[in-house]
Amino acid sequence: MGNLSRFVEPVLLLLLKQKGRSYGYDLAGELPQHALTDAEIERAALYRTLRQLEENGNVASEWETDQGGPARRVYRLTPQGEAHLEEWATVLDHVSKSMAQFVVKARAAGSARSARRKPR
Amino acid sequence: MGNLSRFVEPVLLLLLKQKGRSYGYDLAGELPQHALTDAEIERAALYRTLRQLEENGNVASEWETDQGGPARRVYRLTPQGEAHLEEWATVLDHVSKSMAQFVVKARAAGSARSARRKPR
DNA sequence: TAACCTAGGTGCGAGTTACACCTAGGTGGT
DNA sequence: ACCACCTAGGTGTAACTCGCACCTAGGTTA
Repeated sequence: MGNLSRFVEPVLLLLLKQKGRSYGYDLAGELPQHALTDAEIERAALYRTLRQLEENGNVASEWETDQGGPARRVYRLTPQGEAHLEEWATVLDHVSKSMAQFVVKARAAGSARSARRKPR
Repeated sequence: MGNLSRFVEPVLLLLLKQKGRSYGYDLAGELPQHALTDAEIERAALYRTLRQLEENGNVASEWETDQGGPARRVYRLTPQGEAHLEEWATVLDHVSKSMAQFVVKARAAGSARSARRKPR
């Protein structure tokens, strides 16, 4: 099937909303549970998406060094980010319904060529 | 929001199933009614996707020159193409449900910050 | 000391997309 | 005759994105 969009951005926004604050490596572990498709999300894509979200003002970050181990860049949603998540929800609600409709149509009876055989 | 996948391929497969046979320019006119997102689908993407579907054996084409005007490359679904559409339906059914769940979660009450504080 | 886990990245070739542009048959207006 | 416009099917290419490989660095366990 190939190129299904992974919707990394909205999933990250949602995770940050739910968790309040988190960092890349931690988010990577929780992505599979919340992903919209079962395609794996690359760590590279994850980190770059977080960066881009910060550039656009949807999240803010700070370094956390007092938990031991390598430093963590801890992110949180900004108010703008919450609004952006809400926009995503609107869009995905619409797409979700379109897809459900698509599935119904795709499974509807016969093609135009072999129009309604197969009663019962 | 930017890069929402357009799902050109499954929509073309569905249109061809419904119409029996059709050609690029005609399909282009009907895409907006069946598209999964409201993002416009490029003509270039349309023609290239049809080509790729043919390369993979999901559609077959022949030239039609007896209708006046420029020649049309008329496509129809192959049996393999119908199976492929069914695969898409399965995948999109799943994605649709995941998205609906996402929307519910995204709109659920408050963020973790304002609800209860996390320990650790 | 080595192996392994956590943590956050970068480099880059391959693949994809968006926009502009091209060819060509046919019709209607002046 | 000439032009504008519609139908029809493309191609060229610069910019962008993605996937894979790879790198740095702190800390723990055997």
